[in-house]
Formats: sequence, C-alpha cells, structure tokens
Amino acid sequence: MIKLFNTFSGTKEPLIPVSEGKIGIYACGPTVYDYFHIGNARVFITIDVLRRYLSYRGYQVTFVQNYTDIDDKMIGRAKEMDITVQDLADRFIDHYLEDADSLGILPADYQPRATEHIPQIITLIEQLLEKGMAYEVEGDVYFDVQSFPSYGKLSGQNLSELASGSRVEVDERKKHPVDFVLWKKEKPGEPSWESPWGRGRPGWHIECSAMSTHYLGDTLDIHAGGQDLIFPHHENEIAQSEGATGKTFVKYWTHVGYLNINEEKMSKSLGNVLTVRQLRQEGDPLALRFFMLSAHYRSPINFTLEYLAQTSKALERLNSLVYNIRQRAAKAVDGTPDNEEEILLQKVQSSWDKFMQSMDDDFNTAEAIGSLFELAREANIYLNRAGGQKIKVLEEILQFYQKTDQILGYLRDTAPLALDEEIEELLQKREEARRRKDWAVADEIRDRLKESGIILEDTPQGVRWKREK
RNA sequence: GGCGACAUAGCCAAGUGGCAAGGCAGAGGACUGCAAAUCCUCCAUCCCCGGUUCGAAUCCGGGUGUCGCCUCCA
Repeated sequence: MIKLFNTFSGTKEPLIPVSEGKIGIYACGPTVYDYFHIGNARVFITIDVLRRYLSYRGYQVTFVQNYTDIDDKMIGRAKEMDITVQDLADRFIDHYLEDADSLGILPADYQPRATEHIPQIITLIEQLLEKGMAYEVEGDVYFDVQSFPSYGKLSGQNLSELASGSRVEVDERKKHPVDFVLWKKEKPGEPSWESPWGRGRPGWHIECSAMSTHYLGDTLDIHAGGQDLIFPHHENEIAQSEGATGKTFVKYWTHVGYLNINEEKMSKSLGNVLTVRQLRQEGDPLALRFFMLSAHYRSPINFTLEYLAQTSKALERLNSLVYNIRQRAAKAVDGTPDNEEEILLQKVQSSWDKFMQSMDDDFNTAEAIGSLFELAREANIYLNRAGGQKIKVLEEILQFYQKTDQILGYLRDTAPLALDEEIEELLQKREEARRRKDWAVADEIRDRLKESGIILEDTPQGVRWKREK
C-alpha cells in the first residue's frame, strides 16, 4: 500500500484515489519570465518521480502542470526586454521544456496557460460573486475570506492570527486585510481581457483553481508544490474552489521542502540564484536530479557544488555498472544458474522488494537509492568472478536497474560503445604488445585512446572500454 | 507575537521502540606489469538533561541551537 504525507492532516495517509485506479495530479508550475532555478527544479523533479511511480504502480495518472504567463513579474520583464508578454511566455516555456528535459522530467499531460483559460476564470469568479463570497470594488474583485469559515485550515491559522501578523499596509477598500484579489482592473499599457467588471486580468491564485478543476474535476487526488506555497497560495485555492463547488478540493496536499544554496536562501538580493540553464553548462543535470533524490523530499536540503560532485561520483558507479553489465552480456553464456547465482538472483529480488517498500512509504527515494548501491556491490562481485557469467543472471540484474531507472530516472544512456575498425585494430595491437610485455607500446596506445576520449580498463576477463564521461 | 520543521560519523543522508541503511572523503589490504575499475577490512555511546519501558536515535517533558511560513518567493 502506498502511503503519502498529507500536509492537510500532517500525517502519512494511505493513498486512496477518488476513482479507483485513476489519479489526477495538479502542480503549480513556473512563472515563465526567466529560466527556472535549482530550487524550482527540486519541486519539478520530486513531482516527476511521484508521477512516474504512480504510473509504474498501474494507476492511470493524469498530470496537469500550469504555466503562469500573466502577472506583475511577466509584465515587468516584458517591458525590460521590450517584447510582448506573450512572446516572453513563449520563449521561456520553450526554455523550460528544454531544461526540464535535461533533468529527465517528463512533460505533463496538460500544460495549460493562464491566459488561455480566461473564460473558466471568469466563470469561477462569477460563481463566487453569486454566492456572496466575493465583492467588486471599482473594477477589482476580491475574495471575501470571512465568507469561508474554514479559511486557514491548510496552514493551521485563523483569520485573527493572520490579520494581526499582517506585514503589509491594509488596503482600505478590502473588507478584511487577508482578502485577496481575484480580478485586477486594467492598467494602461498592460494586457487585459473583457470581463463583466470591465477590462482587467486575473489574480494569481484564481488561475490554479480554474485550470485544475477544469482538467481534473472538482476534487483533485493530489495537489503539489513548493512548501512556501502553502500560504497564501494553496490556502486561497481551497477557499476559491471549495467556496464555488462546496466539495473537497484536494485529497492529498504534497509539499516539497526548500533548497538552500551554500547555507543561504536563494534570492535575487543575495545574488546567489543558480538556474538549471547555468548548471547545465558545467555540470551533469542528471547528477543534480540524483542529488535531489538522495534526500527526502520534505526535508530542507543544502546545495553546493561540492555535494554535487560527491553525488556525481556515486552516480557514476551505477552508470558504470550498468554499462559493464551490458558489455559483458555479449560474452555471457546460456545455461541454468548455479548455487552462487541462485543466491544472487534472490538478492536481486529482495533489493527490488526493498526498493518498492521505500517508494511506497511516502516516496522515500533516499532509502530506495540505498538498495541500488547494495545490489551494485553484489553485481560487481559477480562481474569479477572467474567462472564466467550467465545471460539470465545479467538480464535480471539489468532489469532491476532499468525498472528503478524508469521510476527515478537517474541513468545515462548506457548502450555499450561500438568500436570502429581503427580502434579495434589499436586494441589488438595493444593486446599483442601486452603479451610481449612491451609495456611502452601498450601504455602509449592506452594514452592515445584516452586522448580521444576512450578509457581502457584491463580486467581478468579481458580489456574493457568506455567513453570518458 | 502566531503556525510549523529540523538536530544521526570528517562531509552528505536513511532509519519513528529490539544489535545505527547507503554514498563521498580517509586508512590498511586483495587483484594488476602499471593504471583504472572492483572487492575486503577499519571509521557513530544518534545536540544536552530528565522520564516512560525488559529495551529509546526512535515515545513523553524540559533545555540549547538552526531554519521556514505569516498577501503573489518553488
């Protein structure tokens, strides 16, 4: 049974979907005014694994992740760059998809844009107005939080606490300081749409309520996002959606912990924002992914280049192992497993069971990764054994890594490197030289190949080659 | 002020009652012509003080320390 931590209850709960066998997931996606940073990446990667795992377990998953393509930041940036808001969005959605792909993040089933759902947003605001849960003031429309008695239930606060903690000067036109805007009156030179309240644009929170229910129905199974969205964003989504439908908006709230960089919060003012685009230039994006997965998704993590290097080395061991298994498979023999091999096959099975148990337990990827390395040791011992290897055994081990990769997405493409004739000849020459104990020639060939990016490793079973990482 | 996290080896990090996973770094060893890779061995009284229990990293109370959120930042 899969257990998932629910922010709403503060405990792990058994995952029971609204309709059997189907799961709808909505995630708050990027505001597409810039490249996304590694903190955003942590959220996207976590949700990607969640989604992959549920699919793997046989659920029919529908995953929706929006693009916020209209807000103050979008408008400001478009002005700076002297392009339209829409051009800005188009550009950074493309960049998002490229960077996400490099991180092994699969595209969402639906990727709605706020500006393409204005009718749904307007309908939702109208419903709230009809029910007396919203009010219009001079072309702006606000949500009336006092009309929604359970406001604050997700973040565990009540209205008076929130009001007294308010750090921003109160807008006189609002009935309550915590009331938030659903529709903003048009400002000159900014994008706007027709509405019953005059031209304007949607507030931030309303787009998620409108789009999530549009694609997934009134009650979502899982709604995910960064921890800092709990308040006010997700609190407001609940108020809007439940206010309009009278039904539970979300069964399971999933929130991903914060990522710090060099022990500091990433922020523009500290000038320490690291985008995935930047990181891709010097580091391996899949190592970043593996780094994220090596801690529990709800814990805060601290990123440094040093840690990334540590992770990269660890990950390289797994890549090498899978590569070596594939290469060795060419020389493996048919036949039934001997005793030693039977024991190994049992270990493959128990590693798999352990892996799945870890994943079932609130997606404990850190623990699951432990199983990958435990089996790696056994597999390496097997590859080193003098008695040769059997196809069936190598296949089983390989499948273990392929299945775990399907869920976690950590392996590089590790098809064995095919050698061209020239290199094949060099290898032959080197083997001959080694037989003659002519180490000078042998080493020279090894060095020469290294310069062209091919690494040789002499093993008791013969020479092994791979491309330099 | 309110709400909520977290504290495990040199570093990263799992583990929520029964002899403390895994990775990186380090030391020693095996294998090897050398190298690389790999394997073996070594490396933690789980922030402090009380309590509950046959038994606590794990539960309870009290400290200390770090951090997040409290109107648009993932």
